[in-house]
Amino acid sequence: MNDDFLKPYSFKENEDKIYKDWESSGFFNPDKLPGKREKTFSIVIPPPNVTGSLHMGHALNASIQDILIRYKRMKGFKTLWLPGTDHAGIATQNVVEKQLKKEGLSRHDLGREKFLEKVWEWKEKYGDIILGQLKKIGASCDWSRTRFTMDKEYAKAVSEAFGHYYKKGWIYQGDRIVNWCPKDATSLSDLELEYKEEKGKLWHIKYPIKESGDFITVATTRPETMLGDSAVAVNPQDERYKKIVGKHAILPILNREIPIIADRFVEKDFGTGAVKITPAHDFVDADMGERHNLPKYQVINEKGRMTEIAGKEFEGLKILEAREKVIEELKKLNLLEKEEDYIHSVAHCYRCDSVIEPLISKQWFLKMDKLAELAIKAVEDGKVKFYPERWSKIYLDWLSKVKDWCISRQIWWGHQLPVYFKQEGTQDSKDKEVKIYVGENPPEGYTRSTDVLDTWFSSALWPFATLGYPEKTNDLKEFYPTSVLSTARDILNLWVSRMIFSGEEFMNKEPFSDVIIHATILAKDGKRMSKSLGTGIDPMTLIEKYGADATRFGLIWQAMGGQDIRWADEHVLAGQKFANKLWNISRFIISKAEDDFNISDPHQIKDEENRKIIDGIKKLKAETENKINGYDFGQALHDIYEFVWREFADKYIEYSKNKDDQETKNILSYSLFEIIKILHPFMPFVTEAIYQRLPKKEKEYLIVEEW
RNA sequence: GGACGAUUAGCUCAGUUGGUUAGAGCGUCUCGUUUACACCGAGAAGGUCGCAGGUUCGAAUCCUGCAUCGUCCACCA
Repeated sequence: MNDDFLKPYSFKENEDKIYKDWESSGFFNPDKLPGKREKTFSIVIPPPNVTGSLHMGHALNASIQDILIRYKRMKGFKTLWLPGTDHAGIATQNVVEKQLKKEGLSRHDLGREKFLEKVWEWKEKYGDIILGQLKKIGASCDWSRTRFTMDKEYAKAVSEAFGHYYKKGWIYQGDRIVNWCPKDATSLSDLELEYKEEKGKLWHIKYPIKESGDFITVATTRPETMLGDSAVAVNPQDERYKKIVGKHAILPILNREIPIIADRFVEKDFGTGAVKITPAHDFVDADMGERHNLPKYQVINEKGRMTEIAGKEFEGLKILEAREKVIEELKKLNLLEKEEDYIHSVAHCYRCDSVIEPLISKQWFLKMDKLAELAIKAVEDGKVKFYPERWSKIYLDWLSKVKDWCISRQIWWGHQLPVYFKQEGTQDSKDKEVKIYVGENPPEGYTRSTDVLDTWFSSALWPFATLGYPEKTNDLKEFYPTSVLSTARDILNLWVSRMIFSGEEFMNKEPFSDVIIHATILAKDGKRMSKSLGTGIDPMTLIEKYGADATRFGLIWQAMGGQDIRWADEHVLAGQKFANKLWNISRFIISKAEDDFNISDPHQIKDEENRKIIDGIKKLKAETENKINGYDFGQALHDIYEFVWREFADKYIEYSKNKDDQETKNILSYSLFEIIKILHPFMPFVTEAIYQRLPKKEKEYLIVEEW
C-alpha cells in the first residue's frame, strides 16, 4: 500500500493539491473536456459582491451548483459553470468610503477619478479573495471565463441594453418622488429599502379653518413636513368632515392657505381621519397630489436639510432639528392638540441604514408594464419553474404590482449612463434647452451624465452579457439559455425577475428554465447571521477546521427541501467522519483485493449477499440521480450516507471478511468504484483522492469518469 | 395589515399518498482494542410529534381555530 494511504484521512494534505491538479487538467473548461459531448449544461454563478468575503449562503449555493455541474460532467454533458463577481455599486462604494474614513478622508477629498481608482484597487483585491474562496470550496468553475460586471465587454452590453430600451421609449427621465438616501446622496429603488419597526410619536396638530374659524386636527409622525403641506384630506364618506370639504385650512407657522379635499385613500379610522398632504415628501401624498393637482413644496433637500421654501427660520436645519422646532412653535401657538407614542415602520437604506427621505428628484426610469408582462408570462407558461414551487407566487405577486424602475443613482461607482447632454442657449436665458444624446459616440460639445445605473440593471443581463452579448458569440450560441439558476430568496425580485424579462427582451428566450431557491442559513437563534452581533460563521473557518468536503457535507446535509437552516457545526463534523470512513473503506478494499482489484461490472453473481449489495448500489445510484434531478440534494446525501455506512460498511464489508474468492473481490472493487462516483459531486476531494489511489483506473481524474 | 414557512429526542433536523415498536446526525451512558476505520464497533437511555377541537377503525401526517417564532410583501399618515 502507498505510504500516503494512511489513516486518518487528511484533507489538508489532499484538497489544495487535488484542486490544482484539476485546474491544470483543463477539465473545468467545456472546450477541453474529453469525448464527444453533444448536450450542454450551463450555469452562471450568482456573482458575489466584491465587498468582502463569502458567507455561508455563498458556500451552500456554490456546493449546490457544483453538485449539478460535477454530476452532469460525469454524465457526459458539455458543462460550463461560469464564475464572476458583481461591482455592487452602493455597497462597494460604501466599504471603500469607510476605509477612507479611517484615514480621515472622504470621497470628495479625492475626487471622482481618484476615488474610482481606489475602488478598482479594492475590487482587484477582494475579487481575487472571493474567487480563491470558491476554489477552496471545490467549485469547478471555468476560471478562463471569469467575468466582472464592469468589464469593458460587459459595459458594452449594458450600454447596448440601455440604448435598446431608450429607442423603444421605455426609458424616460422625470421629476418624481423617489426614495432618497441622504447619506449616500442617491436615489434608491423600492427594493433597496429595509423597513424597520421604530418607536415614534404621533402628533395631533390643529389647523385653523379659514371660513369658520374652527379647527381641523391632523395626525402625523413627521410634523416638519407640514411646512410643505399643500392640502388637508379626509375620506369622502366621513360624516364628520363632509361640511368642510372644499373649504380652506390655514397652515400654521407659514400661514399658507391650503384646500381641504376629499380622497378615498384616507382612512377614516386612523388618527383623526384627517391627514396633511405633502406631495413632495411622501409617496401616498404625491399620488394624491397628482389626482388633485396640488402644488409641490420641496422643504427638504438632498442633503437632508430644510430648504428655503420651509421658511427662513428653518432653512438649513437638519430634519430632526426642524421637527423639534416645529413642535416648539406649535406649542407656542397652542395648536398642538396631543402627542402620543406610536410604533411604525420606517424605511432605511439597505446599504448604509440611514432613514430614507422621500423627495422629488430628476431621475431615469424604466417602464415596467411590458417587461413585467414578459416575466409573468415566462413563469405562467411554465417556461421558468421555481424549486420549491411556492416561490413563484412571491415572484408573480411582486411583478403584478411593480412600478416603474428608478434606474439612476447619484453615486460614483458603477456604469455611467450612456447619456450625454448639451445645454442650448445661455445659462440664464429662460428658453434654455437641454439636448440629449443616448449612445456610444456623442457629437462634439456634449457632456456625459454623471449618474450611474442601479447595479441590478447590469446584473439583470448576467446570463447573456457574460457569454458575449451583444456580439453573437459561439458561447452564446452554445450555452444560452443556461440550464439552472440557483440563488438565495432575498434577490428573487431584485435579480431573478429582472434577468427573466431581460432574457426575454434581448434574447427572446428565458435565461434558464429552472430556478432553485436554496435554504437560508440562520444562526442558532433562528435569526439571520449578523456580523455586528457576532453570530456569523465564516465558511473558510469551517474548511480550515474540517475540510471542504466536510463543510459541503454539513451544508447539504442540513439543506433539506429548501427549508431554513439553523446552523449547527456538528453536521460538518459528521461529514469529516464520513470522509474518513470512506477513506478507510477504500484502504480495506484495496488491500484486500490486491492484484485482483477489478472495477468491471460483475455479471452472473453467484453469492446471494454479493447479489444483494450490487442491487443496493444500483438502486442507490438510480435514486441519487432522481434526487439530483429533482434538486433534492439533502435527501440524496442522507440516502448515500445511510447506505454506505450502514449497508455497505457495517454489513457487507463485515460479511466479506470471511471470503477470499475472486467474485467477492470484484464486488468490493466495483462497489467502491461506484460509491466514489456517486459521492463525487457531493464530496469531490476525498473521492478524487481515493480514485487516484485505485490500483486500476481508466481516466486521469474522477471528475471525467463516466457516471 | 397581507402572504408564506416553521413548531417532532438535550441540540440541529428527517418523516413520501394517514396504517403495526416515530427516525438520523451530534451529545449522553454501558461494553469492546476481532489485522479498514476509536473521526470505530456492539448496545442503551431519551419524544403525551406547539395547544384545543374535529374527520377516521386508525393522525406527527387531513380539516378548523389558537399560540409562539421567522421571512417576505404593503401608500394608515
